[in-house]
Amino acid sequence: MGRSPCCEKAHTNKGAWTKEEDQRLINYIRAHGEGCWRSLPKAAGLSRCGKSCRLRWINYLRPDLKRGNFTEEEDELIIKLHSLLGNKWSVIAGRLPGRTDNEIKNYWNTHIKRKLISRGIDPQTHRPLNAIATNSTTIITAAVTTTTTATKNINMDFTNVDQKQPNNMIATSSSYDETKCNSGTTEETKPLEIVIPKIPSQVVINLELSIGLPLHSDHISSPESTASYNFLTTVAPPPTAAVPAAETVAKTVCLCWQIGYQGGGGQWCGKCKNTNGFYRYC
DNA sequence: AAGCCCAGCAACCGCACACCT
DNA sequence: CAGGTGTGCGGTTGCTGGGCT
Repeated sequence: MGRSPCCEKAHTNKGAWTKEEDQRLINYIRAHGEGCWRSLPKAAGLSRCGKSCRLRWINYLRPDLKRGNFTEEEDELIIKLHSLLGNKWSVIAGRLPGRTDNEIKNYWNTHIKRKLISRGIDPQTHRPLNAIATNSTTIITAAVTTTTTATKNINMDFTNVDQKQPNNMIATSSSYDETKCNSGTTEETKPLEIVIPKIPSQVVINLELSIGLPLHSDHISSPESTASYNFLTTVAPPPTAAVPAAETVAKTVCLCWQIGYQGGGGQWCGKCKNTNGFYRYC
């Protein structure tokens, strides 16, 4: 609504980047760092939109990017995260060091979708394509319901999960820097080490993952809290009549911790605690 | 060899949110 | 508090290269 365009479209290049443009961008960011994308093109002598520069840097030129094929572990992690988070590519990318949201999104659309379909799983809902097909193949279901409190509960049911599939993953790379929660520099890229604890096949893990508006308006009242992801994962048993819902919600655990990529034996990562003392997903 | 088709991926676009004044 | 601006995100587009006819 009357908002000025992000750049002078008439004077900006479009399409594929040339080597020279790449080099200019790299040189500029090396010298001045990231930020102020709007003014960057002019300062760097590029006839590009600031957004275009940012995208080029983030998705292609960043030195900490891990190029190359996705590993099987990454595949499974993406599938698991997608079942939890949906198309939150940036959040998923934050769990995969060296990978970008764009890369993961493309990879999902081109490879994983097909892979899941071949397994008989709907890539969007993570439910079996054929409801009857409850055979030994991997089945990851995520039922998303919206409650009257505008809180989305994602009920993960890993019934019949293949033995090879991680029901719970614990990163054993204890030296993983928590401050690099989201796409930090990974000059020493450590391969993700995932330990899959043995869980008896008959055990059904039913994780209730709540996403959405907080129940305690006095605890979380900022617009930020409501807009961002409040992954309040209840670890308590299903609430009974004697247990107030709020109390259950208070027993929350950071998704980083749950997924196990922050290491440190179930600690909260540095970014998970916000200013009002409430834990939120970082 | 040429043309066509299609998968993969880089890049664009528009919207939403956060921050600042 | 409202409006403007910068940035980030997700969906989509379109180019490119490889395979097939």
